[in-house]
Amino acid sequence: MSILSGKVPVMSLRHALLGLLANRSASGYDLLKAFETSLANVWPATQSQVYGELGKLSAEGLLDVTAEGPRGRKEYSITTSGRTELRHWLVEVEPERVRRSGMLLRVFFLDTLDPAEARDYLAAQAAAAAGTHAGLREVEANVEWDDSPLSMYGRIALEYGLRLSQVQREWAKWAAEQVAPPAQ
Amino acid sequence: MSILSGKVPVMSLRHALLGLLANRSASGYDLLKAFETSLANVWPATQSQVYGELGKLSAEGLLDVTAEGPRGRKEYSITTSGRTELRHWLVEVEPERVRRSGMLLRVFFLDTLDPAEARDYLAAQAAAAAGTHAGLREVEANVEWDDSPLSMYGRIALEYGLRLSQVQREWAKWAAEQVAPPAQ
DNA sequence: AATGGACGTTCCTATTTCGACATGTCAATC
DNA sequence: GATTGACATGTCGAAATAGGAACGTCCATT
Repeated sequence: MSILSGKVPVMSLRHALLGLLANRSASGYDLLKAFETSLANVWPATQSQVYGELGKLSAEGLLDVTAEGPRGRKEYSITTSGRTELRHWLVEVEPERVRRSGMLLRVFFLDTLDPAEARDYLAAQAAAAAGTHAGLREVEANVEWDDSPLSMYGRIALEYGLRLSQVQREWAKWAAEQVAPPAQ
Repeated sequence: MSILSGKVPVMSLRHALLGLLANRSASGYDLLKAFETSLANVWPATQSQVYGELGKLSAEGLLDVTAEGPRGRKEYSITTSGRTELRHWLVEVEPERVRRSGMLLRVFFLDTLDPAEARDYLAAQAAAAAGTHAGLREVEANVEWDDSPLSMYGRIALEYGLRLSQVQREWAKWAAEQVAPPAQ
């Protein structure tokens, strides 16, 4: 597919669907649930996107409809070329780096505030990051981990979130002190 | 404006423009250059967006056209209500957290690869993050910092990038070791 | 038997973003 | 005087995103 068509879509929704279907076959509805739960904080998607993309993917031969169940349920399965495309994306396509940061955009314009306000803002950010970190710790404590690959990669993804929120908290705290000495 | 209209746009392009114009008046073209250079890695925007948004902002009274120069150049200046809106956004509107991460999406599907491949992928990510870090160090060394607020907030933003790439590198390295013991 | 809720798909509109195209002015240089 | 390149704005269409309306099926409970 990436050979046939001229423009390769950077969009990752299709690859998210391929990745989910690589583990087990599912209906659009099932996949939608996955986007609402496990993928909600990684790659959100809406109905229109999921059902639309499933249609395109099966038209391109990356998916097959392998069963039709009750209520018009269509069960999608990944095809060999679907697996090839997934693997290609995973290993060979370089991830586009994150380009937008609302937080940094704000930092750019903190110079329009006076230092005390800027310090307060940054302190609030540090507190927010600490809250995120605590939330993730709670998730970590409550999930039942086992020895499956899914658990392992879940732990690895969670660890990323933990480290990220930690560094945000430390940075915001440091930045607040740079801007103005802490209020006594 | 945020009082009058029912729905508050989350979009930050307008606030980026207000922030730039809070420091000095400029034309659309000038602002476009700012988006191509200093804001390129924080909040990218295209012509169509910039010119379109400038029109809306001045229609809403957040900006004024204070001068018309050669070649149809229009110089925009921020108004009092523009400053109010900027301040509101900076201080009171909570930043929407980052929701999408192509990197984490990939991690979710690394279980479709065998461990050795997954380890190699993560090692490549660690190397890429190290490269980013080195690039930022170079920027840090070459910029001429002074005592202006602009310099201070620039340093703070840069520090965020440095810490972020550092934590990405360390995490990817750690993750690779979790997935499979390092090859000798 | 009726009803409510989960299941399941399709279609619709609106907004944001991107990239490209179109148009034109001004200054310098060849 | 013609060409080039920086300056400067405007418009268009395609794609991605977001959210919801509409429709129907199956099942369990009342």
